[in-house]
Amino acid sequence: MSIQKPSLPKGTRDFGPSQMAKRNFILDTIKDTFKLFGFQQLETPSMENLSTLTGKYGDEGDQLLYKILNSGDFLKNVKEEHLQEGVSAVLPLLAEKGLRYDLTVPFARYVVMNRNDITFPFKRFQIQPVWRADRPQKGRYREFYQCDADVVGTDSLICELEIILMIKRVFAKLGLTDYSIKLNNRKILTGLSEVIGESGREGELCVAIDKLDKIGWEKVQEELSQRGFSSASIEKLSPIIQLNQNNLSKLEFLKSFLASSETGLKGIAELEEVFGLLETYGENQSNIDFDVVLARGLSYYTGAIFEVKVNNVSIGSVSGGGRYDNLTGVFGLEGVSGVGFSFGVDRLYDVMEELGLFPESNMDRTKVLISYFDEKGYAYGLMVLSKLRGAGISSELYPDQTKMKKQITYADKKDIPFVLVLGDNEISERKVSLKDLKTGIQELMDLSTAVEKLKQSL
RNA sequence: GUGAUUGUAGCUCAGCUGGUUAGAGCGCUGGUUUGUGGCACCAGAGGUCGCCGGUUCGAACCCGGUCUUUCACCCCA
Repeated sequence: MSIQKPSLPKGTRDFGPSQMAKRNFILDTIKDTFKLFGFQQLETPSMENLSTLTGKYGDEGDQLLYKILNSGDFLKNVKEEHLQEGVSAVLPLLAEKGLRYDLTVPFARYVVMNRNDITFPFKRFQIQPVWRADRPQKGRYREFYQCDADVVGTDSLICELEIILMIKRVFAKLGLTDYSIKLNNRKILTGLSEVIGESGREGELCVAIDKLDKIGWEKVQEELSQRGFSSASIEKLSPIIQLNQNNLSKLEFLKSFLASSETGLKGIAELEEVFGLLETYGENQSNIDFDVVLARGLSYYTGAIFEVKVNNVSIGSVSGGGRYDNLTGVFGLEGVSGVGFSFGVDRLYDVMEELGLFPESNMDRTKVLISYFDEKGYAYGLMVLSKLRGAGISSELYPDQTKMKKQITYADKKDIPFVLVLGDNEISERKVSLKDLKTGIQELMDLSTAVEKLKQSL
């Protein structure tokens, strides 16, 4: 076999020790927060039956699904006539499994399969990778982690409140301050399409209007008229586009704008209630931005819609979610309403890296390295090692008998702040020499004293 | 899926209109220092120039394909 340069599949990454330390910092923060709010963890398999996945994400989504080739003779069911019918006829014969595309659909599947054992309302969180076969670019990977928290089986707007609170907590813990939680309600968008005389077309309206930030009002108008919206309808939208006030005045304005739409008013009422709950809870409206033109594409949202953007960075949204009335309907369980959202860890990582928010020193490093010169030191060192670990101090013994220089260099490279030197003097006096690599100071002391010093120094 | 873009040492990058043996800095290994890292000095290792093919007397350089990187569109975390 010839030697080959190893490489990674497009859009995937390794995470080395220093990256993992940072990722865990984010992951742990999110996990703690979910738990604090009473969510319980769920994990589902990386692969699902393809039939579970297909048809849930639209035509484009289906194309982005990774399909898993059947084991064994995967061609055995394929006949000539299938080949002539094209890919869509052949695919189900070749692959019956696929990699999960998000965490929401597997969750819905789980809820349906376990409906008799689940106590509703069910609050679950799930932190696992998902896979999408699209072209990688900035902040977009083919394998990435999602951190979902969903509540199913209740219409209560407390859930919306809790989502906002969790986002605020996570961001505060991560040290992110300049961000906005964009908030809207699908019912408001429905109302909007009714009021401008294009009722039932809020889907298309959303797709176009969602780009306002990116391409501007002019271009959005163009797109709308290309999609067949009348110029009169488009004209009616313009006061909405120019809305630029605080959340409450925006709500007031829309109350009159949407006066003729029952659905629209319902959306407003829901949002008002969420703001009310926020105040009752004792939290302010900082970082929360009612954004009338926020329109996340996913077709299943029916109520609140969220999206979180960090300002002044080149990464897109780092979190998003919303309420869906009938998540489990496609799997035969009707009437289960839910609301959920997701953090994109990989994007949060990129954002924090761009803003330089990670602490400088390695976050989970060994505290002390034990170095020695000979067999005697090796044995003495093992005893010391056991004492250190017993005291909860993260420590290691240099595995090979080698020069002091090499051992200390190792500690230095690994960012280990302390070295215990064990030579003949130390052994005969039953003591240790503790060297602080930062200051270079080395002192002879009892092991118990060293343990205390190491415990104190964070 | 569409349109661009990138690829030379472990890393960041030089490399002239195509011309002998492809360079630098950092890093790495060893030494100056057989009980001590960072600093300094000395020495050394390390490259199928992404891959395949073509043009040419001759290709890192030109052409085609392919993979990869990055970016935009679509869509999305």
